[in-house]
Amino acid sequence: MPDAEPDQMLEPDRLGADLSDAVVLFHEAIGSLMGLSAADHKALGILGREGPMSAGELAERTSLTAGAVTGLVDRLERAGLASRERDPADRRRLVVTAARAADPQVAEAFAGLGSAMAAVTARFTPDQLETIAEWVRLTSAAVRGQAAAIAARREA
Amino acid sequence: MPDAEPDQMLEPDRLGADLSDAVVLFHEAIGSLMGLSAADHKALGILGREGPMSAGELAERTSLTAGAVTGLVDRLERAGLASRERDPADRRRLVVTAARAADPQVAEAFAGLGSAMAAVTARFTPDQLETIAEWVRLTSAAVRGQAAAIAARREA
DNA sequence: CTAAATGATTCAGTAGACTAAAAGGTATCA
DNA sequence: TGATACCTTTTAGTCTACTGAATCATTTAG
Repeated sequence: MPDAEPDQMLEPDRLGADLSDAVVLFHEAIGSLMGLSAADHKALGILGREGPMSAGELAERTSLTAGAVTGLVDRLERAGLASRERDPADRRRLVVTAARAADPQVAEAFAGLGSAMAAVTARFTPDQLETIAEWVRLTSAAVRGQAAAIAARREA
Repeated sequence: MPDAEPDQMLEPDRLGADLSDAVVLFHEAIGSLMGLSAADHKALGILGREGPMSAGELAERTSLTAGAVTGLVDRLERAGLASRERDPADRRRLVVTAARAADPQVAEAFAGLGSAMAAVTARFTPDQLETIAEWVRLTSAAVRGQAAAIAARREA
């Protein structure tokens, strides 16, 4: 739905929308390959981005209740995508850690993406790559900022 | 989970992963702003990408049964995100069309992203923008290709 | 004009994930 | 040590979206 008005949008914005669609498609494909619901995939993403955390923290980050998180971690663990360990310092607490994809199909999918990206990278000079990196940094920050703004507005 | 091995990955790949996360976050934020489940959001994305289609085609594209699609379109229509019309040529058929976001909050969110992106674009020369556009085109194609490869393998 | 086929909807039943609340260990503090 | 607080799990019940089958409306074929 990011394709606005007629066809008069700035090229870079249209390109952004196209890339965004592609990213979402890839995530969906990976999710279905892993046999994960979107909610589980999201939780796994949080674990991957922010590192191991307790079940309580995960509950807070996902806006789920404690009971729901138990079931969530059950499913991730059964799929071999996360591990559950007791915190040695405080044995009431649980440390949930995202596991590196065990499924060879998933690993292969990421490897495929990695080499495809390497081929793309090879087509640019170091100077150009620096420019691209700068754009990606700025765009990423902008998108993240907008997502945060939406979330903040939503809470009001 | 795209962060591989230690920290020795090529910078552009890490940046890609970061951007990918940001995009997913934004989509999630928009989805929750619209009050849509992930499945509904996905269906809406298909409608947006591929244009209006009959309920049966939508069922095929989403891998849902006909009955489920009726409920899906009910929800989208109630939320003002899609419209239902009978096909004038064959009045048994239904044409489902994605509507431009009616909710002012959603429109505002997209507008916010648009101006943030415009600010990013303003920081580069036309030459640089051409390089960036080329990278985005190639990356988008690569990611799309990988997603298709996964989907194809999945069907085997 | 009737019979068969097609597209969408309705209905009954089911499954999965969620919440709220009670329960089970574990830690902290007096 | 005993009482209390904390973190996770379990349990019971609910809700939502799904499937498969029956139904209604419309079109096509004979």
